[in-house]
Amino acid sequence: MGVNSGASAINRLLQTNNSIAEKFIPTPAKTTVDTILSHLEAGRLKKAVSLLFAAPYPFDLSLYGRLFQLCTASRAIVEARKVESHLITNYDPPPTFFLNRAIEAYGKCRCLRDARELFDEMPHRDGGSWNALITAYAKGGSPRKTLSVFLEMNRSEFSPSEVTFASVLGSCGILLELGFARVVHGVIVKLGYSDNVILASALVDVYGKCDKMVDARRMFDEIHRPNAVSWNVIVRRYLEVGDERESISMFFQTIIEGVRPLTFTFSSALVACSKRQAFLEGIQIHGVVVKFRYEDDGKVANSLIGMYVKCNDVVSARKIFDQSNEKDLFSWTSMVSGYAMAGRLKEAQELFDKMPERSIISWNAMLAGYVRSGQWEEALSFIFKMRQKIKDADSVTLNLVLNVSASLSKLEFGKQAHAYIYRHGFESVISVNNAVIYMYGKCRDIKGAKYCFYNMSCRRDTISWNSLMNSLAQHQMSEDVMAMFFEMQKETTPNEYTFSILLAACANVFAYNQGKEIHGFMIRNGYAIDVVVLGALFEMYSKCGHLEYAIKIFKNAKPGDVILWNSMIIGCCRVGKATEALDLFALMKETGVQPDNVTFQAVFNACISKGYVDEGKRYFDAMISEYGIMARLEHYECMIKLYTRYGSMNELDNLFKIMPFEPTNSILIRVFDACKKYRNPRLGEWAAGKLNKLNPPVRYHFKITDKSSITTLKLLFSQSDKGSRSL
DNA sequence: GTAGGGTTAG
Repeated sequence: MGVNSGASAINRLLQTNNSIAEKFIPTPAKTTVDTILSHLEAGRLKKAVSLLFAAPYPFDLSLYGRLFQLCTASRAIVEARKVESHLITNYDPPPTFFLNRAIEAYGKCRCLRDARELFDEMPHRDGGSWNALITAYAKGGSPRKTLSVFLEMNRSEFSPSEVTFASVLGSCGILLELGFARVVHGVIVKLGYSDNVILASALVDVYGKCDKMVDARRMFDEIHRPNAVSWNVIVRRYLEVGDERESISMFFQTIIEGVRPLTFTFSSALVACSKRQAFLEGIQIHGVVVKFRYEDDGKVANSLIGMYVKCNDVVSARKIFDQSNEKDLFSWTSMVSGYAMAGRLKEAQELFDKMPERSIISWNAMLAGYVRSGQWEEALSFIFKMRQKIKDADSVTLNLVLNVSASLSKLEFGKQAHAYIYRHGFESVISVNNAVIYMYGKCRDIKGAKYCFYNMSCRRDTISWNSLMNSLAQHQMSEDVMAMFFEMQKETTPNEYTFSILLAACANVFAYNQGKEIHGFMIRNGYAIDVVVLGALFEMYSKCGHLEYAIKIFKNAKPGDVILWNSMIIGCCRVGKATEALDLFALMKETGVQPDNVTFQAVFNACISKGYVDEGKRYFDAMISEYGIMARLEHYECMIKLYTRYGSMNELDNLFKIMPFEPTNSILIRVFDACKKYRNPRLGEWAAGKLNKLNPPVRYHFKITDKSSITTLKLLFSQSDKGSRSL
């Protein structure tokens, strides 16, 4: 709009000059042409056409061309018809080339009947007329018709040209007509059009859309000098088939080849980075954005925000968000989602409240944040607020709502959601149905879960089976789970999660043989023993009393997941296998998995149960200096437990010198106790003093007696303020 | 002279 008003100002200026010049040579026809032209330049199509329509004489043909062009661009059907009618009444025979432009304009206006009618009534047709009709169908949203007219053309006296093939390939892409495209490809090669970059790019596009990336790439590699559109196509197609790596790589190749990428290409490449969480590549693309001065493009900025958000760099995302002059619903929603997914719910909610407008996606993003962080009560009240403000929910909302109902075990609320789903036809969405099954299962309504499972109006998938089996497993119905597993295989393929459910069911009823069978089944059928499965296998073997075997499997797998290592080490400690726990810790180090604070807590506990005081101290020192993990209060508690239990009073004393926390009640009691047992009056008195400060009415009195080997607390109550006295 | 690709959010 701004550009137009600028242009019209210039036009007004030009017009004034013209009228001065025309004062001397007044020719009415020329004045009309100029007025029409000035209207055209100012984008006033209607005025231009009505002037034309009022004049009962022919104009220069180029004027009709320009008029049709503008009709096409602004999809003005009424004007297009008027221009056509003026053309045919004032030219006999009307020139074919300009009638072809009329056909094109009708196509762009999606008035395909006008296009076809004109085509049929034309006194003379040329190849361009066929092309115009084919283009009209392609642009007018009738790809099927495009192909049939193409076949019709092949039967006529005219041969298809490069222009024809371009539209035809576009329609093949929409219809995913791979066979048709291959035939067209053959004809293109035969006619010697292979070097045409537009046709080659269109072929890359069709093959890509038909999921034939090998063909697409081969086609692309044959292009001598791919242009920005060619690169855009290949980057986009790799992204859409899920090969984000190649998509990103081709983006960088574009730069290397010295081609300036389109804004679209930046967006595609950045989405590819988001999907793979390719942070470093994302930053580099950001650099390219700056280099090519695309920073101010709103869409590119939004893609950058999305990339940073998905790569967990909310700060960088926020910087771009704040700098953007074209903030829209997308920018706001991405940013809210970024905070929400990072668990920064306060900031998310603050931004959400400030949003100038919100879509269902914005609401879902906020709700998803509460769900992801497990803030169920907050999620529930957000849902109530949401219900007041907006009427509609979509499948994502319903999934989240069901998730909240399940986690809070709110069966009635879940049932309301189910009723909504039923009334609004969401039963045809598999993921929603699966969430309903999950909800009933979690709310301990097995009947409801089963009812939904067996009544699924859409096809059941693996997740549907898993949902029901999981709820059965959680209710100790292990036999039913097993039975379902056999049923399931007739209908769909189990996945890794299925097996973890089965293994949990086996663990519950100590079904060792069945568990072993499942393990074997997975190995024979090439299933990945992922983190979840490994955890389930370990649980099953250890619960069934075969910890050695569980450890063996774990040692072979050597997963890269610290949480799983932790649960293994903790598991060993729990059943008294402290040596194995420390053994696993060594292996973990060897495998290159970084231990975390939980790992060390488990390690210290192993040392406590074995009485490894020196090792414990070494681990503690290593944790701080070698692994750079800050010692938490929990770690100090472990060490204090270790030193007090085994009487390392000097070490205990040293530990208190470096401990940055105030000792807690339980720590002090433990110390107090140990000092009695190991006869350390200085530390004992210190502990007693601290305890007395912490517990005003209670009095601890440190006194070593002969019976001090019996570790009992001497609790001394003071009746008054006179001081403590021994009971 | 007519033709190809097509952005971003849960």
